[in-house]
Amino acid sequence: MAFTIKEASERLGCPAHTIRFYEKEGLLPYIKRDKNGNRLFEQDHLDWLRVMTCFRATGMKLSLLKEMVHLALDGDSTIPQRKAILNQYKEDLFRRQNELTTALDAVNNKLSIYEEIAKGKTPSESQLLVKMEESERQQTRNEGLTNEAKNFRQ
Amino acid sequence: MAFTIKEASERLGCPAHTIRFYEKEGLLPYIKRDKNGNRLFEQDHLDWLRVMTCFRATGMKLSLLKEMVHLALDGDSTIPQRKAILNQYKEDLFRRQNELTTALDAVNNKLSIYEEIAKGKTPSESQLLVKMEESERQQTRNEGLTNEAKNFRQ
DNA sequence: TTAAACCTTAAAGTACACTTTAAGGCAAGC
DNA sequence: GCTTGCCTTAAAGTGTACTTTAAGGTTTAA
Repeated sequence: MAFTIKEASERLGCPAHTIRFYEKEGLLPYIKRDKNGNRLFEQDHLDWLRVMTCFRATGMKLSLLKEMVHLALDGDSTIPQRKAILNQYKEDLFRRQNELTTALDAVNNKLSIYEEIAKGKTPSESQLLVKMEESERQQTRNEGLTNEAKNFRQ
Repeated sequence: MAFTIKEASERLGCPAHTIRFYEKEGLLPYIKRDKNGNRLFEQDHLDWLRVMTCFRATGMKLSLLKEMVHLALDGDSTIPQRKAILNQYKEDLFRRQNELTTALDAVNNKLSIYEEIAKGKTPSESQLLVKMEESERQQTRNEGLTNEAKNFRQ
């Protein structure tokens, strides 16, 4: 069973132009054509496209995907190199997981500071964006400023 | 206590030029200068820079950071909007977490297929990159080809 | 006093990954 | 036969986020 580029595009949720671009870049070898030169995608191509989309969404560069394809085309002797690439990428993924956790903590922290402000409490930590708000509040209220807040007045 | 741009850069592991760029973009308000016009960073600026770096590393766009700064400068009345932005961003972070998990599964799957090939077993799933290798192996061995493998011969 | 090591600015350049445009071929339905 | 909708290509354009360059000012140590 072969798919047209439109069918591939719909199945993957990926623009047809992007698929063509990937093929031109050598990321998608062995695509056959019908008698009019239209691309025919096999299930394996869709599978590999889906893997590439997944890797791209998580930060793998096209150049690295390209390298993996070229290595694969060079045969089994390159499996050690491909394993090394994937293990390195795995490290990247773990690092990104940590970054996401850190970011989630920071977001939750900011959200809880907003809650405290809503309740009229002063947050314990000093943070620029909160300071800017305080500065703004104090300007409009025409009240006195702390020395710290003055840092952000002008 | 104030820091020079070099000290800020070293503490954050972020190029000085990037910090200047952020200030020019309005992401870092209220930076004071010494008598020679050199920037002086307070701890709050470093804190906010660190938050921005953290958010940037996890996919927040500069335009959205800019929007948050502008909202913060507009005072407490914009807290609902800022909460909405952060909650939306939190959704993004969860989505990214899922993408990372999916990618890790895919990497581990590929690695285990390499193991199977190393052991001489044929992997159960058909995958393009493995096919390309098989095609290569069969070409060099001058053996017969399966119909499927022929899809990737030319 | 002069060289090194900082700092400043504006503007141009780069990297990456698409994305759009332009020009055109083929096939089906009215 | 002609419009619609699909497909093709090459090439140019876009968006994002830096990054580099160029030109120059100030401070410090030799």
